[in-house]
Amino acid sequence: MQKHQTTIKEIAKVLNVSISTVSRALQDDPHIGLRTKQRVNDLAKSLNYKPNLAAVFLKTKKTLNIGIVLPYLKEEFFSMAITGIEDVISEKGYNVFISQSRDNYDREVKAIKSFINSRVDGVIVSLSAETKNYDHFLELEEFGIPVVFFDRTPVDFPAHTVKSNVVEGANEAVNYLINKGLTKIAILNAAENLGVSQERLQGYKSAIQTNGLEVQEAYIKFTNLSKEDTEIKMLQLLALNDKPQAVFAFNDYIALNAMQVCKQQGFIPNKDIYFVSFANLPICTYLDNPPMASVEQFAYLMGQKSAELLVAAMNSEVETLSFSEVILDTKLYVNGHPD
Amino acid sequence: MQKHQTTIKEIAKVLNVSISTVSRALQDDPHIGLRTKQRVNDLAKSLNYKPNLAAVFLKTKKTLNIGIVLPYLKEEFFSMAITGIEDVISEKGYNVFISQSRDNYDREVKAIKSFINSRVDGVIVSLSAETKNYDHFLELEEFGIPVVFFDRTPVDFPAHTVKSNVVEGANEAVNYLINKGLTKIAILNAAENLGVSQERLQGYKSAIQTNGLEVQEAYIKFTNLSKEDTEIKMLQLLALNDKPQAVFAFNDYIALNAMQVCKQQGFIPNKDIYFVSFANLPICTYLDNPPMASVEQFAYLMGQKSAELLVAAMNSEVETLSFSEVILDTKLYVNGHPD
DNA sequence: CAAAGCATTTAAAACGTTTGCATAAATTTT
DNA sequence: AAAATTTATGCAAACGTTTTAAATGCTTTG
Repeated sequence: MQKHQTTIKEIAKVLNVSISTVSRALQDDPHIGLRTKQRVNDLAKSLNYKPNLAAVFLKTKKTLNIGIVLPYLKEEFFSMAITGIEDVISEKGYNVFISQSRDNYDREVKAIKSFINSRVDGVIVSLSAETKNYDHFLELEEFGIPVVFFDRTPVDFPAHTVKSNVVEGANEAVNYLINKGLTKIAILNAAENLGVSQERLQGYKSAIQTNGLEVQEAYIKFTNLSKEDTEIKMLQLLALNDKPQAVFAFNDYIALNAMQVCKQQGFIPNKDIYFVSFANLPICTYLDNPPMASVEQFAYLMGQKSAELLVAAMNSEVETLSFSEVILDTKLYVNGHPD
Repeated sequence: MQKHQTTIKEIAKVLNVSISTVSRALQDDPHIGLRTKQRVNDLAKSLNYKPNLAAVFLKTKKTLNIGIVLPYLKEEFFSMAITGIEDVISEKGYNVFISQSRDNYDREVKAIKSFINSRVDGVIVSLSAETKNYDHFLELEEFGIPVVFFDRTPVDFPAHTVKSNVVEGANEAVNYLINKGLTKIAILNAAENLGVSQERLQGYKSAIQTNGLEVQEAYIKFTNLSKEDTEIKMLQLLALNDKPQAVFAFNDYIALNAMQVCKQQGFIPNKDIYFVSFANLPICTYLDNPPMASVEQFAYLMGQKSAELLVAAMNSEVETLSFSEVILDTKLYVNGHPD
């Protein structure tokens, strides 16, 4: 199967110069004569020479590869973030390994281990919903591989992070409902191990309390983000004697699942029960009846920022003891438009 | 930044054995004594030894990496296919580079070149909408890197391919409309350079003619798949004196865009104008008014099959002169359920 | 015209593995 | 007890690069 692949050794032999001369000529080293450079480059091109990156790595210790682990590619938020990452990272010459955790801790760990084996130069992560233990990231650290977390960032674990101002966004979203005169507002949140869940809850509570309302424990629900669990929790909300008038959902997908349950139960979403959520996905523009408001998180930008942070970390010679935290502003979109 | 990384050399020194013994012990070579194996493995574990895959590659010529290029991660069809690929390929120990062409020829070429530089063991591709020239794939061949195309496969270019039976699927979809009593049926297709476009057209025409109807050139439109172009073409259809009663769209996204245009023009989709399409995306289950029928393509399965084909090609010692073609059956789903 | 300076080029080691071949030690066979 | 066999280990080359230090051949200079 393996076809012949040109090496600098061969080029050297044909041109009757040394290997080092060829290597330097290809790197445009100023010590090499113009004429030699010309001949080397011409021959390299005509023999379709491509440097063997593995060999290069062995010397330079740089693979020019990075790894990304995130929950689901199919979620538009994540695929947009990847595009942002790709745009900045590939411009710097890096390639991208991508792995989906599908919100499963073991899969996340496996992905990280395999990134270590491949000696990626850096890793970008958005945590699985199950992840409570961060040992696999400590291992990355042991290998000197920098990590940047985005959106789903770890709790009580110092690291480079890029996230949006979730507390503020949640606050705005819930305030929007309150300003509409609604008082009975539920939250359909993700599990507490995710920092972004805690922050949503915090924003939710603060909006409620600031407006002189009372936080009702019965209105606070957690889902593991699976469709099934989301349905169960939404049904529980609908079964309450004092049904909520509105639901603040963890993200658009959760909102959509919840709205579906409502419909099945004979309630009309955004009429009988209002929905607001996080993410503001483009796909929602195709919906006749999307969540009435959603907190835009600027996924593409988040990807870009993460990649920039990673590039900086990869290029820093010294061990970084301090970590960067980038917090992006959110924006509430109502019916697909800025509020 | 770079931390210390254990090598077999170090293990050898500590244990006072040769490098080759360590290497063999780690590979569980039967020639190595049990006691030695034990000691080597124990020390390797305690020093957190991870083989340097680049060095391994230099010897073995296998990177255990594959590359995937496809149009858009955000399209559920593709992300599902990736999941299928991932499931079979990662089980064999491979890692996956992913690159989006975003339906841009240049980006596709760049991705392939960078895969060559990384010496991936194989590549899986779904073509960009712009691609008419296949030279970059010839180059892969020159390096002995096998390629498998799925769904968007090249025309007049011998290669391993995995696709669904598009002609048959298109035929079924259009037949469905005709059986509903509709006679004026338009097609909103992708450009002709994609084989899957030609096949949709073929199925469309055959359904029309088989039913004794006439193919109207005015009802045949091509879009470059961008939202803008799709809108233009749909408007053209709506502007016809003899407006179509139904539209057969290239895929669900095109259908959604077209339906949006209809709404803007005051037509109610699936009432004033019926829509059918290809892909049957899960996301459509959230729509109040999705395309009334869609041809399920079994993206996950397609990904699996592609990966299996690639694995076989990568493991075959001999240069394959014959190419495999896998054709999967489609299934028409009406309102999200098998017809 | 020898010494110095400069522009170019080369030799060789190194990166971390794998592997064919040789060797040594232990065991079995005659 | 020597020979043959088996079992366990080591040597060294090789994979395709990069890079340090040294060498070569010129030209210039005092």
